[in-house]
Amino acid sequence: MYAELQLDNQVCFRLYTAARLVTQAYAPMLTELGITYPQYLVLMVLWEKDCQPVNDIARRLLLETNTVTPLLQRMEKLGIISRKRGEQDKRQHLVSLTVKGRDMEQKAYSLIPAGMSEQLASCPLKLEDYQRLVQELDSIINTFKK
Amino acid sequence: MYAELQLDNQVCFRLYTAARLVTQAYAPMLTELGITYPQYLVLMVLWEKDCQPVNDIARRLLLETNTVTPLLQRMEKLGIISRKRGEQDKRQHLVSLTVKGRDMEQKAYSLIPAGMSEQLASCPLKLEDYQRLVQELDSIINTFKK
DNA sequence: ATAAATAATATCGCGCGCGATATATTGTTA
DNA sequence: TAACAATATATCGCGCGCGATATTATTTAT
Repeated sequence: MYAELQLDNQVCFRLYTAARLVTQAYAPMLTELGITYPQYLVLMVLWEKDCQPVNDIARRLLLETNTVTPLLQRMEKLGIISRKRGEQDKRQHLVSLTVKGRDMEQKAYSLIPAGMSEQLASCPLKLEDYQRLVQELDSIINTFKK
Repeated sequence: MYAELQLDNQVCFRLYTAARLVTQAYAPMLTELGITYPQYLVLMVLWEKDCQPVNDIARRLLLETNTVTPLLQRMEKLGIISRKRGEQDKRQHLVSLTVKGRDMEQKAYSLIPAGMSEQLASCPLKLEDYQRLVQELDSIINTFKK
C-alpha cells in the first residue's frame, strides 16, 4: 500500500475526471449547435481571429496537427469552416469560418454561458476560487507544455 | 467578441489541456510498464482491493462500463488481469490481478513518483497549492458527477 | 410460477489524441 | 544550382470515452 499509488492521492486522476465531466456538461448545448467540444475550441480560436493556418490553431490549442487536421476535415464537412491553400506558402492550409460558422457565435453565446452557469449553481466554488484555479492550471500547463 | 466565449477565459479548456499534458508526462514511465494511463488507473483500483466486478471499477473511476469493458479486455490480453464470472451473481465479471499485475505495483512505485517529481521540479506550485487544487477539483467533480 | 422490470456486462459506431510515417513545399548550404 | 535539411500538412493505426443498443441473469410483481 504505497500512498503515492493510491487513487485518492492523484492530482492527475482528478484533472482527467474533472475535464471529462465538465466537457460532458457542455454536451447538451453543443449538441444543439451540432458540434463537439474540440470543435467548439476550434471555433473559439477562429472567432477570435479568422483565417489561420492549421499550425497556428494547433499551437493555440496545444494539440498536434495530426489531431487538428481530421478535426478540421470533419468541420469542413459540417459546413462551418473552409480551407484553402496559402498563396505565398503553398504548404499551408488556411482555415476560415463559413457564414454558418460565424453565425454560430451568436447561438453559442445565447446557449453556453447560461447553460453552464445553471449547472454550476450547486458548485461551492466562488469567483476567486475559479481565478486561483485558472492560475494553478496555467502553472501546470506551462510546466508540461513543449 | 464575447468575453465568455474567449479561449483565455475558459476553465474547461485549461482542465482539458492540463489533463492531457499531465497524462503525457506519465507516458515515459507507463511505456516502461507496458500500459496506458487509463490502464494504470484500473491497476490502482485493483492494487487497493483485488477482485472487483466491472461495475465497481467503473464507478470508482467515474467511467461508463462500455469504456471499462474493452479496457479490461485489453488488459487481460496483456496478462495483467483475469476475469471470471461471479458465482452468486453470474451476470458479474470479477476482475482480479494476475501475478504479473500484482508485481507491477513495485515497479510502478520505483518509476512513477520519482519520474513525476522530477518533471514537476520546475512547477512553481507548492504542496499547499496542490492540496487546494485537489479540493477545488473535487468540488467540480462532485458538482457534475451523476 | 410466469411475465415484466431491472441490473451487469458487452457490442457497435464515431470522434478524438497521438506516435509514427509520408508527402509536398520551402529554405539552406555546399 | 543541385543536394539536403527543415517546415506544413496529411495519413495510418490504436486506445480510449461515450451514446445507443443488445444479451444474459436476477429481481419483482402479478
